Amino acid sequence: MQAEDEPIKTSCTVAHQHCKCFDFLTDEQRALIEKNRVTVEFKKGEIIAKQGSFTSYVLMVCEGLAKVYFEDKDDTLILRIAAPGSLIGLTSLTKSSNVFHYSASAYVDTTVKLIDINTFRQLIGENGLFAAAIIDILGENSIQKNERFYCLTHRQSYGKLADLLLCLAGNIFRTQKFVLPLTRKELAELAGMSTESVIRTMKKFQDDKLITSNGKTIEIINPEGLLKICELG
Amino acid sequence: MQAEDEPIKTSCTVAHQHCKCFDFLTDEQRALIEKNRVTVEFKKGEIIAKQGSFTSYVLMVCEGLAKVYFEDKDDTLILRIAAPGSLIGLTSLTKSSNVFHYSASAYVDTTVKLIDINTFRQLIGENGLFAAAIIDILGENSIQKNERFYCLTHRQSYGKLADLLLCLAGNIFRTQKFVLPLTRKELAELAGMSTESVIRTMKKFQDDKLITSNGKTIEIINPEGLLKICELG
DNA sequence: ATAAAACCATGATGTATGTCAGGATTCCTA
DNA sequence: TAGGAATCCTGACATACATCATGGTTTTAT
Repeated sequence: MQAEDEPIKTSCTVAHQHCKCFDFLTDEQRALIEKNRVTVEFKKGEIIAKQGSFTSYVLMVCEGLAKVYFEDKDDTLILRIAAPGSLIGLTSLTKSSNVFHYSASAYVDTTVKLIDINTFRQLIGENGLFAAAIIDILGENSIQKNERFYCLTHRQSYGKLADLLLCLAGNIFRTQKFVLPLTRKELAELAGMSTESVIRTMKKFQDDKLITSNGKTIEIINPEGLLKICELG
Repeated sequence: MQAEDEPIKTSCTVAHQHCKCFDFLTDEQRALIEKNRVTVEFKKGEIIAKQGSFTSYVLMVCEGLAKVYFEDKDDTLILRIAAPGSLIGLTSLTKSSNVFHYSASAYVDTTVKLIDINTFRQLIGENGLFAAAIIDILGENSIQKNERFYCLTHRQSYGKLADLLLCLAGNIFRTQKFVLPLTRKELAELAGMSTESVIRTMKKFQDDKLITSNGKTIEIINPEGLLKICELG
């Protein structure tokens, strides 16, 4: 039985919350950001950012849930789920190639702030603490991606799905029982397996009393068991 | 027939050269770095950095070739190859958790500069251009990791190995014919497949006149063909 | 309200690739 | 320079998982 603020440690699929970088701004700097940002609401399924397109802003998810994914040919790889507090587009801060290197779309209705990229760059230049915070965020993202990378390449389906479920419970919904706004197909994309395998494996987890699932409502009743499955591969 | 300075574009496995961040330092700042760094030589196979251990420096590869890898249980995932110019340990700049989040070891005899991490932090704080350059590097690493991630999860063995070979030729050795300091087992680790599969696939590539390979010497004779294999999966 | 589309579910089948076993070659060391 | 270890290579075998097919259910849209 873990506390809500101390989620289970898994390889994890999702971004942590990190708006803390803005805490290091002065009042004027914060005002500058406020002046150079707009808030946009995206409907479920809408594309928030498109890989390859020019970008003039960094995105911050305020409400909702977004999928950040890499596209190549007709196939896609989900890089992470962006929950409220996540920044999207930090990899496009490079002056030389200001295009999005991945796409993002809304899993559910999602509110996003678009912050002017040049303002962002300016603040990095003039506020060392802010810059350091951004570097922290990039570092955290990198570490998390390594873990997810490991998970998807070294585990087999049971482990991948167990990891994903623990992650959703621990980091996104922050409770053991939640209504999943994702389809099995989307779970499959996240876990890097086929939709059918997800369904079969979910069934297995139910038979083994690790979870219950009626439709979209999922409850994790044996997190330790799931964790063990993660660790065994 | 591509120019040496314009390597083939692949998902790639290796880090690009990027020392450019130091170009933005003032003479005093550069002197400060010089004063707070040591140079260390590692023999082939030696561990340069160990995941989980405390770190007080950022590493820069000067000569040689290093493997950057993530460890979990007995299994490992290679994150990238660090060629001269690569920085290792940027993800440990966070004040809160100054441990290495991955290990590094020397593929061949390798010279590394250890730069004091607090000096590094100080320079990020006081030199916005330097900070921006570090953010660029982290961003580039992230983009590259996405591509490699995609490659390893979405392609099958032929595509993965073809990609790796093009990468080694294009980005590490920068020539179509090179003496590979890696074993088949190490190639397998890099491509995320079994040693036997690497050997079999290499044989297939030879039969198809895509490469030649006597022992450690490998020549890519049909890069376009290999690239096509990458793209087809 | 009803049609269409998407989603969920389950069984049958195929295949890519890992694993195991064995032998040949190369590399290292004492 | 010999003996042992690591590496390289090949074949046989096993299997996890994707794919395909089909039908039932839910959601969406008009």
